[in-house]
Amino acid sequence: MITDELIYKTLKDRFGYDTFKPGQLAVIRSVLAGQATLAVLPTGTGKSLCYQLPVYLLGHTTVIVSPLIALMQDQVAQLNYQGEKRAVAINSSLEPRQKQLILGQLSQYRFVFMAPETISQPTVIQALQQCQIDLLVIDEAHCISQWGIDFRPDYLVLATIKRQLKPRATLALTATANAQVRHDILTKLDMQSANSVITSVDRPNIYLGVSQQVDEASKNRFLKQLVMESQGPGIIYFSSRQKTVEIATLLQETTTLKVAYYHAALSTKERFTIQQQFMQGHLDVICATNAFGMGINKADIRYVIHYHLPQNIESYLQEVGRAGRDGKPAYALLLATAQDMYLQQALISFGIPEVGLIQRFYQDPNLFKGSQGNEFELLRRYQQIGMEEQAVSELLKNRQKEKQFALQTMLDFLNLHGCRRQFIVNYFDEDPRQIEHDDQCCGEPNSTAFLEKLNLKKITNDKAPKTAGLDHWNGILKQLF
DNA sequence: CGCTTTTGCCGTATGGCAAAAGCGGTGCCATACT
Repeated sequence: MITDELIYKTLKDRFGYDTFKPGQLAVIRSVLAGQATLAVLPTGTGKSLCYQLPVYLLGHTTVIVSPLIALMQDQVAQLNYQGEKRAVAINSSLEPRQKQLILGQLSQYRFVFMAPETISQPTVIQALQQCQIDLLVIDEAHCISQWGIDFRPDYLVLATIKRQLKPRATLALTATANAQVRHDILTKLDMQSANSVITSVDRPNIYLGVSQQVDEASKNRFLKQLVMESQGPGIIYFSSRQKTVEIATLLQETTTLKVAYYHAALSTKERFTIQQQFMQGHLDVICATNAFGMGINKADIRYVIHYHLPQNIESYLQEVGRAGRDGKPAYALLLATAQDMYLQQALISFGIPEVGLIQRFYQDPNLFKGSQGNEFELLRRYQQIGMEEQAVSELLKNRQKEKQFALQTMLDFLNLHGCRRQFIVNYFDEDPRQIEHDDQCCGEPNSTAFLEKLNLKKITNDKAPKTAGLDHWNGILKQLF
């Protein structure tokens, strides 16, 4: 029996803290009791502690399923920094021989990180079956719902893998999941009887703004004015790679700000460099697609601007939630024109195979052997995991309907008359009456005046600092003499 | 899905018009080739 006393002692000894953040203790108790657990905790509140601490009280191997190689490597580096050497990430950056070696002595590790595509490999499962698995963690579990069907189908076989590994407990972790997504996660992981620990998604220090613009030219003008007058750093999100380049170039050429762009077509090296520069404070603005963000734990991001409509409320909140992690004021602004919905509309079916293609593929997969693109990779993988044509068609058809519905909800948010914060908490099944609406919480700004109200206006060089500095020195001189 | 850009046609000077093509996001893995 593990007592709370022992839990707190471990917290102090291993992590140096005296108290838990909201939700953490409940999750840890549940996991230690061997319960399947779903934890929805806001970003930046120490989700990783929820599995790291139990590992030290359980003593065998914990497997963490993570969506990105960069995330795994961050976590391993963080554990190493904490003095934990028994942590390893298994992914394609390893030499085949190294991988074999690690798999052969897997039980020596306490933390094993890998992507769903890795954990579903037969050799990996065999190696894991030789270990006692205390805990199976699904990090960023909303990926099951967001990516599982039309992007990374290996997220759908995690339930099967869980059955093969027989972990003492399973823990699904995410920052944003409404009732439907939570249901989806629990069903697809076959853990319907799980304990759910859910904290509020509300982030009171982030102003939520929507600004309607007549066309792209006026959007660009307002955007430029915003980034010039705002305290930074900030992120601008786009739904097009080309636009990230275009606007980053515009800002580089017409302002003195340090600007970079980021999207999935850049090389791993370029992506790494830009991310590092941003994290270390060498950039004012980053123009990015949704490729940028997961694992970005930068506390002082002052704004997140959406140049295009996000694909759904979850993505919007995930992206917005990267601002103001330090608890200081920050703002989110969605710039919108009437045409923006067509881009999202198009993306709903982009890269998803049509019924005709699914049919032809299942009749003779060899016809598409060299074909590249998400459609084909998706179909090949579905066939490998033994899904029938009919089931795949159904799944993809329903997925597109869901996406369509989610876009409609995003449009409802865009055209809302009323408190945007109340809309958001209501969407996540919380009581909207907990929000007291005022002009600091949300609005429809069409000038940069709101920045002053929020205390987010940039302090310009020719004003405050120098005078303030002199006054400061004069004060010290007076005290001295 | 709908807006923007390119192509094709006419037929031989300099565009004009309609049809067609292009755009438009997210990442693991493995294996075969250079």
